[in-house]
Formats: sequence, structure tokens, C-alpha cells
Amino acid sequence: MSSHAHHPVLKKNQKLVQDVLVSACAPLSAYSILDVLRDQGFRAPLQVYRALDKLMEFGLVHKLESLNAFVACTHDACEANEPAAFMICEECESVSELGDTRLASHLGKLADHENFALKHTTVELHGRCKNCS
Amino acid sequence: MSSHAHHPVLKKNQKLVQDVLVSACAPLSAYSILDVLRDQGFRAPLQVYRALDKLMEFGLVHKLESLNAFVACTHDACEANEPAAFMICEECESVSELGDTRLASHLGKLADHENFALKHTTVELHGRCKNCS
DNA sequence: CCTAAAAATGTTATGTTATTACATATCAAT
DNA sequence: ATTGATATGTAATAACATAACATTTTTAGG
Ligand SMILES: [Zn+2]
Ligand SMILES: [Zn+2]
Ligand SMILES: [Zn+2]
Ligand SMILES: [Zn+2]
Repeated sequence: MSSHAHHPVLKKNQKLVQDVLVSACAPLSAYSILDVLRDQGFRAPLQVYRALDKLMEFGLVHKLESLNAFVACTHDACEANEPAAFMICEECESVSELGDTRLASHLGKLADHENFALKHTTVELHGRCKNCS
Repeated sequence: MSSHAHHPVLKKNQKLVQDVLVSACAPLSAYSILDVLRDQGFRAPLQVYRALDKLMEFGLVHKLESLNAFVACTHDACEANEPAAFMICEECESVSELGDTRLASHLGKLADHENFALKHTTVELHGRCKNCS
């Protein structure tokens, strides 16, 4: 009974990758995911990357560009190009995803002001989380 | 007669890499820089990466995490952890570096609010620039 | 149901980005 | 000159990502 857009039923590999990311307590590289899924029959990186591409398309997974790693979306699933921000703790590797409307709007204005047609934003904050201070 | 902090004299390799980036009209990967500098005696990636590390430390170069590529700073040289934002055109590959004080302050507040000790920010906006629309 | 097109998967090889490890050279301060 | 710190040279390897092609599964029409 979600009030949100309907997302396609996940295929076998997509579901496996998604489950790994949801269970993880930190962002995982594609190759880490591959290692976890060897028991389930995964053999090659492409199996992971293809699943990740779809999951990102569905807004269920995000890539952290500054880590070359992936996390499950902690919102109900971000819309395709909705800008999110990530706070990444360098101590405990925890990541929290922020859906900050004002940040999104600020970035939108910034782009507008330069006549820049914004398609996608990457916002990643590195530092120390509350627990690690 | 700059009013800014004094930056160290660049070493030979650092100067070579810096010159390549300043001349470039788009972000360059480390391996592209290596190719350009083969004539000047560069042989291995590490020569480039070491120079880049120092240049980034000095605030003279920034890494675009979403491209795995590097650009020369277009400000007088960013302070170590000063947050900058980059607008990256997916059509012409041009990059413009924005020093937006309000964005920086907004990200600072966002972090404070979560008791997050902010060390470094990555803000990269992808889309189409003014000229390409 | 049958079939054709589209999407997903399997597999191998390769391309691209970044670091480890260790040797040598240069520089700066006693 | 001696010493310690920084910078450089080089080879090998690790880590991240895609190309190309074959096969299977899913989906939608007839
Ligand atoms: Zn999300
Ligand atoms: Zn932490
Ligand atoms: Zn800068
Ligand atoms: Zn452009």
C-alpha cells in the first residue's frame, strides 16, 4: 500500500544485489557485492553492474562517487533525478542520506542563474558522524 | 602581491602537471595527463598521481569524483577544505567552478544540525551549459 | 498457445583508474 | 659532510568498469 510510484518487479539478479545492499551497514563496492554473491552463482562483475544500473534507474540504489561504492536508498525510493545528499563518516563508514528540499532548491537556483539545465547532482559530505565524535 | 596564503614553490613534476591542467579546456584523467607528459619524461601513473595529490593539497587542483578526472582551480586557489561546487556540461565537457558562499553555509548548517563534523564536500552538478542549450 | 521482439543473463576478455613496494635522487638544516 | 625529510623513478599489482557476443527468459500480439 505505498503511495509512491510503482516500481517494476525486480529480476533475480536485481533482487539479490538489492538484498545485499539493504543488509549492508556500509556502502559496498561492486566487487564486494560480487564476492558476497558468489555462493548464489555470480561469476562476473557485469552481473553486478547490470543489476546496479537498473536499481539506480529505479531509484532504489545510489552510487557514492567519492567512494566508488553503492548504497540502498533509505527513502521510499528516490525519484529518478531527485537530488539527495549523503553524509559519509570517515571513521565508521556509515552513510546517511538526506532529502533536503532547501538544498535541492538552492542547487536548482544556482543552476538556473547560470542558465544551466540541471540533470543530476552529486552531493557528498565527508567527515565524522555524531557517534564517532 | 597576492592577499592570499603563500603556496609552496612547485616541484618539477608538480609544475608540469599543473601546466597541463591549466592549458586544458576540459577535465583530464590522470592517464591523459600521463600521455601528454610522456615527451617530458613521464613513464608511470604514480608520477602523475603524486603530483596531483600535492596540487590538491595546495588547493590548486580539484578532483571531479563523478568523472575520475582533474581540473585546475579557477579561483586564486581554494583553501584546503573550502567547499566548491562544479557545473559539468555533459555535452561540451566544460566545467565551471562556483564559489557559492550560501551553499557552503547551507551545507555547514546541514552538517551541524546532524552533529556531523564536516571535513570535505563534493558537489557536482551535471547537465547542459548555457552554450549547449 | 505460438511466435517474434525485447529484456535479462552468462561468460570471456579487455579497458581504465589507482595503489603498493622498493630503489634512488634531491633538498634543507645542522 | 651528515642526516632526515621530501621528491622521484620504476615495476608490479590491485581495484573499478565496460565491450562483445552467445544464450535464456520475459513480454506482448496474433
Ligand atoms: Zn534515495
Ligand atoms: Zn562514524
Ligand atoms: Zn578551487
Ligand atoms: Zn556545454
